Amino acid sequence: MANEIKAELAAGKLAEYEQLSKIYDDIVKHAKPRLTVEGQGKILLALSDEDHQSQRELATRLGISPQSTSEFVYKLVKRNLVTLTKSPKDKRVNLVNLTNEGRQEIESAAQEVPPFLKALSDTEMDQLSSLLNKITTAMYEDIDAANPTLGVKFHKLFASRYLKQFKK
Amino acid sequence: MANEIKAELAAGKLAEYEQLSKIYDDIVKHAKPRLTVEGQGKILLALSDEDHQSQRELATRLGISPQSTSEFVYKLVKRNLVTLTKSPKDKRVNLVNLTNEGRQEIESAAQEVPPFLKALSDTEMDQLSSLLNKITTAMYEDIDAANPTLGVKFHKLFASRYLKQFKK
DNA sequence: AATATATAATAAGGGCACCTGATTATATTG
DNA sequence: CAATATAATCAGGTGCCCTTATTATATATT
Repeated sequence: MANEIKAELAAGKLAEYEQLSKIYDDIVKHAKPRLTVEGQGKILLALSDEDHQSQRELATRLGISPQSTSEFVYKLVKRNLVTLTKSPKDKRVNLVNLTNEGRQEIESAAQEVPPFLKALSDTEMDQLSSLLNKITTAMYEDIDAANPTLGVKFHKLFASRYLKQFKK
Repeated sequence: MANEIKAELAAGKLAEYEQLSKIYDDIVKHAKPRLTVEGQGKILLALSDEDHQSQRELATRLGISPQSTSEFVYKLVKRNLVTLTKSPKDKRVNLVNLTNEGRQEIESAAQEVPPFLKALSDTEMDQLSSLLNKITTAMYEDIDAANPTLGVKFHKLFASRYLKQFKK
């Protein structure tokens, strides 16, 4: 079937892109490294969307265990990017707050346009956005079906990032 | 500038896709997990392209340290996916060889079309392949400029994967 | 109020992908 | 043959994650 081959080709290209992008940042140095959407970076991202969340909230929202969340928060505290304050309402909970440095960190690492995207024309840029949008929408649906508490949160988290760019 | 905004949007969507795909496999279970293109998976992939390479060759080709290579190979040996044989020409070198299980592992984990791609029509599939092709080509150029010994090898490595699919 | 149970966070320990700095064989070369 | 280069390994470390206790603090039940 011709369409099966098309799909396999697209899947292969997508896999290739993913793999390449893993090594791209290592090898092709940027002035400012991209904000990593893992671990500590995830926490920062979530806080930039909504500050003063409890670790429990962060964990649930980001789909990582509370233990890992605690670890990342601890590391961020050491880097002076967040502070912890005990909630007065519930002495069990630690609220995680962005410091000015933390906010700056997010700002300075704001999504830059990677150099390799310059290879596309305006029209192609539009096409790519639209295709990726269909793909991510489908992914959110699958993720949501598998774990209803997660998908929407992520969407919101990412959406807030583009919005910030448009405001400027 | 309008085109700058288009580029930022595309960059954001790409980042979103990357992040989502990281958690997709965890949450949306597949019968067969995708062959991971990291660590042990990288080694297998390189061997499927060309068997009986020395660890040194693998390390250079994959852009990872010889020490890490040794570690991954060791783990693959424990999983019976590769064997080590001393080169008769140079007793220092260990040749890494795929076992039948190893070959099967690669085969069975061959790139399946992820469910979320089904959201695209044939035409869109073509568009996506073509766009990604432009992007990866640009990435290879950047990578090659930064580290001339690496890019082409990677390209060959990935290219061999699609080709296999077309043969069927 | 007193006990039982639920919940937030931490501690402890483990796995995987990498890395750097020795160290040990084995080659090659002057 | 001594000096140097090279393949691989050992030891130890970082970052991202996880699971299984354990410790406080809350809330519910009797």
